[in-house]
Amino acid sequence: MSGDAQISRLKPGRRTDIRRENERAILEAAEKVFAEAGFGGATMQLIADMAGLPKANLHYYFATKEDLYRKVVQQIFEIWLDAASSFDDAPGPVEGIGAYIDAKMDISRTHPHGSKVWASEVMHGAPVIQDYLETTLRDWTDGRIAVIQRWIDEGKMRPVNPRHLLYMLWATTQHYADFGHQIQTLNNGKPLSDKQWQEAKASVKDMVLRGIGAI
Amino acid sequence: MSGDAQISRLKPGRRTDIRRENERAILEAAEKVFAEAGFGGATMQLIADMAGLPKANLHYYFATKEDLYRKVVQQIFEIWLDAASSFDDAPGPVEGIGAYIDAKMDISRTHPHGSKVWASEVMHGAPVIQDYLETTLRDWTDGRIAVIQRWIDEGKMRPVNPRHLLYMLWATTQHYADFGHQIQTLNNGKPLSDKQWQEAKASVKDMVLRGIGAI
DNA sequence: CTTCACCTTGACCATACGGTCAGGAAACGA
DNA sequence: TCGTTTCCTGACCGTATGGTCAAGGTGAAG
Repeated sequence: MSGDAQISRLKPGRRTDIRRENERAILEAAEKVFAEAGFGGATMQLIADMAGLPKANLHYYFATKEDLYRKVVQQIFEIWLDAASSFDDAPGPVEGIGAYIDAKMDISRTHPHGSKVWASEVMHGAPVIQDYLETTLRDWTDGRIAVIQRWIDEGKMRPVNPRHLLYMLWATTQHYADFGHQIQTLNNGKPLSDKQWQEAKASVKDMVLRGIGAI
Repeated sequence: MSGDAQISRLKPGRRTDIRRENERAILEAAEKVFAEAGFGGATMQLIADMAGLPKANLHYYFATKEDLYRKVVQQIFEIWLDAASSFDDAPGPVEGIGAYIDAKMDISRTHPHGSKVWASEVMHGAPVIQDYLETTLRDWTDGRIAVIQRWIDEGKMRPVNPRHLLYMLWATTQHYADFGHQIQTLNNGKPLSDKQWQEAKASVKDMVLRGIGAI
C-alpha cells in the first residue's frame, strides 16, 4: 500500500450535498483501496480511514462491501464506454483508431486505479460484471468489428482480424495503467513525465496504425 | 471460483518423493487459488482442500501464506525468463520477436494462472518481487533494448522506440491469459480452440512485425 | 420552537482466518 | 528390531473483519 493520503472531503452544508459528497469520497477511496489491495485484501476500515469517515458510516451509504465494489466497477465501465465513442463517426482507421488509442491512453493515465479494479475483476472471472460482458461489451465489440470490417472492405487498411485488433488495442493501452508500477520501476522509479506519455501514445499509435496498414 | 477440481496428487512411497510431490501439489493448487481469488481472497484452507491435504500440513511445508505466495511468483518469473531466450541468437526481428511472441502466447495458454498471479502482484505494487523488477527484469530489458536498437541500426526494422515495443509485446501476449475470461465470454463462452489460438498468434505476429516494419 | 427525516458513530457480535502445537504414524538406517 | 528422523493432523488460539444496533446529533419544514 503506497499512499495513506486521505481523500479530500469537503463538509457540505446543504442536505442534498451531504449524500452526494460522502458517496463521492467513499467511492474515490474505495477505488484506490480495491485497486491496491484487491477485493479480498481491501478492508472497509481502510476505505473508511481514507475517506475520513467512521466505518459504520460506510455501511449507512453502502450496505455491504460487495455493494460498494459493484458501484466502483460500474463507474469504471461507464468511463470505458464513453471513450469508445471516439471510434464512431470517424471516416477511417487513422482517425477512429487513433482517437481511440488517445482516449484510452488518457484514461490509463487519469484513472489507473479504475483500470486495475476492472482488470482484477475480469481476472477473477468477472463475478460481478459478467452480465455486462455478455450484453453491453459484446454488443459494443460486434459493432466495432463491423466498422473495422467496413474499413477493410473499403481498402482503408489491411485485412487483419478485427477481433484481435481490438484485443491488441485494449491490451496495449491498459497495460500502461495496470502495469504502471512495473513501467515506473523500469523508468528508474519515476512516473512517466508528460513528454514520456506523449512518446508512449505516439509509439503505440505509430506501431498499431502501421501494423494494420492504415499509414 | 470456477473449479473445485482437486489437484491430482499421487501417493509416493519413497521418502524423497514425498516432499517433492506434496510441494508440487501445493504449489499447483496455490497458483490456481491465488490467480482466481487474489492474495487477499485466497485462503490456506481452500488451497489445502484443492491440494488434498489438511491445512496444518501446508504449514509444515510452507511456514506462512506469504512464503507460499512468494514461491508461486518466483516460479512464474522463471518461466518468463526461459521464454526470453527466444529473443537471443536470432539474426533479426522477424525471427527473434516472432519467436518471442510465439513463446509468450504459448505460456499464456499453458500457464494462465501464473500470468494472472504475476499481473496481480505487479498491480498491487509488487510488494514481493520488487527487487526482481529492479535487478533481473531491468537488466533483461536493457539487454533486449540494445538488441532491438542494433536491428534498427542495421536497417532490419523501422526506428521505433524499443522500450514501448517491449511493452506492447508484453501487453498483447499476456492479455490472452490475464483477460482470458473476457475473451472467452466474447467467444460465446467457449475457450479458444486450437485453430483460434493459431489465428491469435498469427494476428499478433502479423500486426506487430508489420508495425515495426520488419516485414 | 417543534417535529421529523436524515445523518453519525462508538460499542458490540459472530465468524473466519492464519498460524500453532502436541502427539501419533510412517519411512529409513543400522 | 530398534532408534531416529521425517511426515501427518485434529484441536485449538488470538486476531481481524464484515456487519449490526441503539442512541444521539443535525439540517430543513411548518
